[in-house]
Amino acid sequence: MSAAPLSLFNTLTRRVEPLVPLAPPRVTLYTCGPTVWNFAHIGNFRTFLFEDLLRRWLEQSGYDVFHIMNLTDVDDRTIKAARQAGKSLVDHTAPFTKAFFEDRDYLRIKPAHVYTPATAYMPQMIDLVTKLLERGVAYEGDDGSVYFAINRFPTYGRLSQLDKREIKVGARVASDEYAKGDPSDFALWKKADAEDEAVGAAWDAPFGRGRPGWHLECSAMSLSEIAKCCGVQTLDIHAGGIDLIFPHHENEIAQSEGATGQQFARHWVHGEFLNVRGTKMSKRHGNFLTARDLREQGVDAAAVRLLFFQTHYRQPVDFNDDALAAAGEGVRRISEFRNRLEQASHAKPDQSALAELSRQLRADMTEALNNDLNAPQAVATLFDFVRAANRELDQGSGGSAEALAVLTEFAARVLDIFPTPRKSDQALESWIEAQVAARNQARKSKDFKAADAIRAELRTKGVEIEDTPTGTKWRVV
RNA sequence: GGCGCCGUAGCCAAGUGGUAAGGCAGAGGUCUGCAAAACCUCGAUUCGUCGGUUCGAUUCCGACCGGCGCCUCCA
Repeated sequence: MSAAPLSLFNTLTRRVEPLVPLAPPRVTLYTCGPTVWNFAHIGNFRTFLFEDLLRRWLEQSGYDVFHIMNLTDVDDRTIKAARQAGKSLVDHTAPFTKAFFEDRDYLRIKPAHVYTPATAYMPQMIDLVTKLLERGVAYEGDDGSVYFAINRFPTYGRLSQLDKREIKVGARVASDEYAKGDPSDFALWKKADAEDEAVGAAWDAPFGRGRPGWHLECSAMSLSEIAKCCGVQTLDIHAGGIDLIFPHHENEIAQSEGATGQQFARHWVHGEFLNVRGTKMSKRHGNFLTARDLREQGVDAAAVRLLFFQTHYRQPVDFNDDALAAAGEGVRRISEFRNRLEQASHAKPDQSALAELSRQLRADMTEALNNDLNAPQAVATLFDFVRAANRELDQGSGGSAEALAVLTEFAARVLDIFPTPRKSDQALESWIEAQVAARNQARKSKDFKAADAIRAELRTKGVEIEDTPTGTKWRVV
């Protein structure tokens, strides 16, 4: 592996900084996953897709990535949703967990090495709370819940620059206010109430029967997993959506460092939102689409991936059908180029102009992605390459194994934006072949009227015809 | 109110203190029986507005206008 050249914006310092893993080539990566109270929407998946690109680029760069993703299966929303559905917590969340994995696969997001559902880590969470109580940074409130005392953690607020903030006048005051020492203290462990018990969301603990606060799980699970795998207490990268900076990640830092005395995560990276006409996509606004909605509409995951990668992860991206269709066209073009390259002759590869373009592409893509994961820049150089290489092929240049290799490396392995292969349909295909043969008969006898009629009919079936010097090609659109 | 983000061609969207990537759409051309695909050519004298700094700003600073996000359980 070459020297680590990847730089990423670090929310902790608000600067783009070189990634410096604790023990290269290993990189521990923790990404905040979905709350499985419902289907995740594509705004959620935008974050997961940016994390997927990060993961893939790290691996392509030679790092040995250990990727952990949590599944929040016990919190206010899951409990409420389970209650409304008249189910137990596990009965309610299990199908949504399954759905999340299906959607992940549809969008070609590489599975994490470990998925950690909160309910499966109860002992670790209880241990963490115990440790925080022992260290005196947590206390039991008058209401029987356990809170983190932020005044015992001097650097609290560093990530979100809280010291520069003022709390909004008249801001919402929690109902548990009276129980806490400081209004900003947050719950580590919430005393079980009747609703929690009703859905089976309550566990026994030395400090009382209850359930974990939302933030607790990420600290307990990430620390537990990296201790198990790597014997460390510090994550190399912690990633998530920008909305998690405060309070979620701030609180994770407090809990984790309060317990270990070690830095929790060296590099914090956050992705921007997916918007719809300028407004954040969310369940609350009702302006959301799920991955399965797209799949049912026949949208190729490759188009979604390209669309998202054409905007930098730290910029908001606006989602609409036109943009998605445009990305679909881009995917088609790159795909046609690959087909063409595969069919080209690869004689005298090293001297060809194509080989030179390929080396240039590799250098440009690498530079772009190393620069704070600038995927839009990387995609731009890819299209530059496609055009220049097509020009070479038009001029009768030979192909290049190098070109295919670099295309596979970046467009397939890193970006993964080639169209999903269609399921073959023997009956349809032989019918199309017969039509194409009939049309070519007609063309041969200069009966262009008949030939055009066949082409028109094929087009109504979504089949596009392309006459080339080496024969007629067709494709289903 | 505090903190933060954004405003670049019809649409999506990079980027830089030295004069604007890329994609989609559109127009013309090469090729083709005609198409399609591919390629070639064409588009912002200009980067929300107004000031300031500078030899020079879209890029830095300030104000303003417009849009958005977070501010205790939202990716």
